[in-house]
Amino acid sequence: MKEITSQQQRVLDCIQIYLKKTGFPPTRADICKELGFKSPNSAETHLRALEKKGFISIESGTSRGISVNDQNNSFGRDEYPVIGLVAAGSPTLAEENIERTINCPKSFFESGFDYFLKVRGLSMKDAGIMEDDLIAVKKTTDVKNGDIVIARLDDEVTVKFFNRKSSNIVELEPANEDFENIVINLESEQLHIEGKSVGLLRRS
Amino acid sequence: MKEITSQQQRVLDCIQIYLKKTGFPPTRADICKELGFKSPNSAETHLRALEKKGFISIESGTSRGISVNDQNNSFGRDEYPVIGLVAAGSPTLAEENIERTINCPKSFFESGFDYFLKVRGLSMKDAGIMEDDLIAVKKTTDVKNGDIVIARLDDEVTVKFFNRKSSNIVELEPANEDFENIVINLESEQLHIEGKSVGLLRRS
DNA sequence: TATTATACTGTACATATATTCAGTATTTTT
DNA sequence: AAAAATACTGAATATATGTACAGTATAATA
Repeated sequence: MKEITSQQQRVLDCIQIYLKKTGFPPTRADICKELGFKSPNSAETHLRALEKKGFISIESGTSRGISVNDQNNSFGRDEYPVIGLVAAGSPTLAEENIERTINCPKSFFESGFDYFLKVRGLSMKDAGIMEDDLIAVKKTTDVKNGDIVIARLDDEVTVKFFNRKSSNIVELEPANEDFENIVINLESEQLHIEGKSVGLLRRS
Repeated sequence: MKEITSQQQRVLDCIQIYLKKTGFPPTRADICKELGFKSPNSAETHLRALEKKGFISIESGTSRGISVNDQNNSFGRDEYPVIGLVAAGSPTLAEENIERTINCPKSFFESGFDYFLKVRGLSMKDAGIMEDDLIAVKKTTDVKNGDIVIARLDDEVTVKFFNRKSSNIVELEPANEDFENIVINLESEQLHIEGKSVGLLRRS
């Protein structure tokens, strides 16, 4: 994705605002009116540039045939990615890790959230977290004792209760007596907090 | 809001599917093509009827100037009531039982659903259902063995696994070894199935 | 230095599109 | 029984709209 210019950004914003307000995309003339251009060709060339850079798609010969490409749509942005909890590697938002997306109101989970994490295994079953449940994850390192965190040790990612024992000792506690606590000495081991759980979604 | 006819529903569906697919509303001709009409006026009259009944808005003189009114947008959201699971009494949708409402996409839980039931107690904890969880309930009496059902015996409402042992015997099974199965002989006792669980929502 | 991209104005035109009018027929409401 | 709503076909048309062409000018890139 190439870089967008400030004028092209204005046009992209204009399209999204128009869409939100009316429910359908603007014409070239509409864009001119909104942004003060005096020729429809001004809008046209910006649209072609935005299309070339991948921000929008244009259906040729079609009135109002503009659609904003999802990954650049900051307004109707309530598609949240579902990321599989893989044994190894950080749960990144890279496209290859996204199983699918879920349309969900932004304010659905109290503190806001960034993605859904699909749970593997039963290490948190006594906390009511079952296999294939979707945990709403907020990306943050600001966690308190008792929070359910998404933690990474080297390349292994797990979901556990967070418990800081002292300034250097952190325990990651499962909610299943078949599993054991993970004790981490921060002086000798690296612990990455990817985020914390702010909710859960199960669809049966 | 007046009642919608089946043909008008088809047109409304067509608009929403077209919108989802392309990002912009269809023309009269597009609707004709999709639904097999041979005159653009067929689409026009349906659109006018849908507008008159409040399902859509039409911007006059504007190409593709159709917008689906939010409250009728099945791809949009709706307010769903949250009902407290009280020990006694049927979980009715009467106003006094509604704790609050949650704004949630209609299609959020696969089979569709009618309300959220707030869970009391831990009788289903091994099924990952904890106190204060919200179960998405679909009102139906069509339940299968293994379904999590909202059942009523006299005035007592519980959430349990459904298990029909024979034509007259139904067992309601908790998911917690501290609780015992409830065996019901349909000849001597009345069992009301209020609905079944189609999902779960937890907000922490 | 030549080329390409950006950023416009202004005119023109083919066609995409909404919309009206004229019919026909069935069903529902008053 | 009359009126209104539903559910279409088919043709006609004014206009809304995309898009090409002719310019001008500046900044970025090769």
